[in-house]
Amino acid sequence: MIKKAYFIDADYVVHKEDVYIRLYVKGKKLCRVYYKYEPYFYVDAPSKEKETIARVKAQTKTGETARVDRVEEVKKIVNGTEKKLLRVYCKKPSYVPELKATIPFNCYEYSIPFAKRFMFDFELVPFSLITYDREGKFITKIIKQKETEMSLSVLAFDIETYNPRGAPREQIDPAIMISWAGKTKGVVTYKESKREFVTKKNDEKEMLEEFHKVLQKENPDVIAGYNSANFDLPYLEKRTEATKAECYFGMWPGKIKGINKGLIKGVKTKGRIHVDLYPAARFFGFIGLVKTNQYTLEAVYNALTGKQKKMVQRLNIWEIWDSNSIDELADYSLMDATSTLEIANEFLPIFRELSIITKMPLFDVSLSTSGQLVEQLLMFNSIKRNMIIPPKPHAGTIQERLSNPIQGAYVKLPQPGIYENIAVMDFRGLYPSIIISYNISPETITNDDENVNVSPEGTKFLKKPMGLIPSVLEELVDYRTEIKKKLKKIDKDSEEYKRLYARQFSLKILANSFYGFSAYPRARWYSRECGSSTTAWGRQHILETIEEAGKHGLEVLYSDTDSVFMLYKKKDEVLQFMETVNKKLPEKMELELEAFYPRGVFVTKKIGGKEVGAKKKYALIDEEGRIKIRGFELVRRDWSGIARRTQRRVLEAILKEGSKEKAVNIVQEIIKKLKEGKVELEDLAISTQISKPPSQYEIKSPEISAALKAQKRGIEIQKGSVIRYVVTKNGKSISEKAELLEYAENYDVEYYLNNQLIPAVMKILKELGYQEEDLKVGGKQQSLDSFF
DNA sequence: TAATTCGCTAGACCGA
DNA sequence: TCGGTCTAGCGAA
Repeated sequence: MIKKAYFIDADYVVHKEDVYIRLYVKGKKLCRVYYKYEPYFYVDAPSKEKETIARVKAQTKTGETARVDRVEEVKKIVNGTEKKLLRVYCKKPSYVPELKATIPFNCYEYSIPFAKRFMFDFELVPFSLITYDREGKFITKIIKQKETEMSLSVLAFDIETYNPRGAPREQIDPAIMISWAGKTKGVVTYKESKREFVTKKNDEKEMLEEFHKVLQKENPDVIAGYNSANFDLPYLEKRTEATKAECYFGMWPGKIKGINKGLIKGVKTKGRIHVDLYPAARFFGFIGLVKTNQYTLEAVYNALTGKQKKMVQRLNIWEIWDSNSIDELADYSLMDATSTLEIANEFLPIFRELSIITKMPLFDVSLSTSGQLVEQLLMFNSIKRNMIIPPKPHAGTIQERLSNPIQGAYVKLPQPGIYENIAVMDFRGLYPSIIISYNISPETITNDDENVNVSPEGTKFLKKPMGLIPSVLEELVDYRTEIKKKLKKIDKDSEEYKRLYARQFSLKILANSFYGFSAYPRARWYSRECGSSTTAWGRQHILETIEEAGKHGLEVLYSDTDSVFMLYKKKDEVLQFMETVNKKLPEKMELELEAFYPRGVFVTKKIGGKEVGAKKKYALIDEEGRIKIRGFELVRRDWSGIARRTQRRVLEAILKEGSKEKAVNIVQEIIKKLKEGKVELEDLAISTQISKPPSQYEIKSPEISAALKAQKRGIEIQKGSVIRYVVTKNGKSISEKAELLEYAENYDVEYYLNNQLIPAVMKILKELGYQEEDLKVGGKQQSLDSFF
């Protein structure tokens, strides 16, 4: 029977002596179909060994005998050269590593997860429509597939728990409320509420069963929560067991399954894609899509939508519950679910596109890092081109690579000051365009002298044929260019625009990760030569550009990696200069004008008592009055809000209005407020993320000290937590004075003046002629002391 | 078992 | 009390 359905995901099952790939496909509804498939790997041995290898046996840890099933001779491309290899088949995926360990020859592709191997071999694309021949539950043939427009339905949810002891205990403390937002939205609980969106049940068990009913009725493709892999889903599962409720979260009955991918925890439900938006937010924070100092639901929602979300004190939830007037709690809970849905609506389209481009199921994508996405994309394309996938490096190799890092980009030392008329230009996609232009790939490295690109460091790369990495990268870059052209013609509010926008964004994420991946010590495609040649060519191009500017009589103020800042008198001379540069560049490379800036500030830093220009720190204002700020304290989350905001206002006063007086007035006003104790503690909080558990630090920094004090109060603080602390009056050193925001009762005026506000604003005021001495009593210039 | 290197800054720590 | 060194975090690209 010929069937058509969307392909969603695949895993495998072992049934008696056979292995079946289990495909999750969606026609009218989601179903599972099975395809018999055999595991295999490659052995680099001469043909005459075929018979010997066919007889290889190995004992598995469970006492089974792993046997080679059959051996085929195949031709594969190994490191750029075609080679005869033996393809060795066996019955079960678990036999592969055992057999590999027993065979006394070099082996390849023995650590590719079996379901992935299947998807690679059939070039299956998630969310594409596949046609297959089916007998009962079994697929006999996969006929064809095409990429289509399967859209995803989403249900976001959130739970509230009874927590008289702070953190709720899943064995004892019940869940008290579940809210959801999808096609419908609502709250289910078991106390009386006047809110019309609340469904009241009799107890926790009935509440769980009601939520289950909602899930079955809406039947979303995706369920999304915030921190739901760590908290909500495991908690609900435990409560389901405790109350013996009839409740599950997937399409079919069954327990949730914890998945550890790297250090990220995921939870799988049977036949529904569960996406935890918390690690997703971290990923998008890393990419630069989400800019926030914290990764709480509120902060991420705020950063993403610009809307403010009200919070309820988590500590008080149980009190509200006991008070019996739960209306407000229901409001908050519903708001959590709806804002989770909004976040999902931002993230999922990008995950969906990443999934289609990398051919990795959405669930896996949602738990992947950019390195894993690139690796997956290269693995897929490697197989498609009949190339052997390089093995993962061993621990020793990784160590060696780690201890031998490559040289990076060039950064020019700026001359500090306030400037007028700055032109900024940059190389569009510098590293990707270099990799493509010079055909930088591990297998194109050669000793030949003809038809090669020689890097500034002397590594030679064949000009032809195109290597795996440059060719995959070029596909991404060209595809993105094509989409961006299309986007210009489409209505910005249309569904198609949103989808294509997400696609070009995904392509950008991937393209930008290639260089990093080739210099990543754990990468299968790591190559020191490729990584360092890429940056070497980058340095060469930028230095040549700076030199060329000099020839054109343009003074270069600053340059970082792929950008050049220069002073100009006429815009024409800048455009002419760019034309000269672009004529000499390889086809894929281009120097683009970023913008003309009427005014800009570069500041100083101190080094060994001397003052020099600071790199990676500047502010510019463009012709529309938009300000671009890089590196200043005000963009850093580990500075207090008051210092950051004041620094911004000072910069704006100077850039927008060119007014010293206004800048000084702003500082005066804030100093007064600080001294009068009128600044909100929230505004004084400093956020720092800790990478280890607090007890494991050698040095007691303020954030660690605050965290340790909070732990004594019974607060749980894990590694990865963002500590928000305030420097109070109580103690001697800064560390001693530090307290978590929620426990701080006062603030240390001196600290906030001398260690936050003044250093931040002086960075800029210095450029206006104010000196460090002016801060001290008796300074001879207009004394800033008068208002300090 | 989380893509890269370059660069700035703080506060603790340590010895004079 | 000072100045140098080190640890740690975060941002630019």
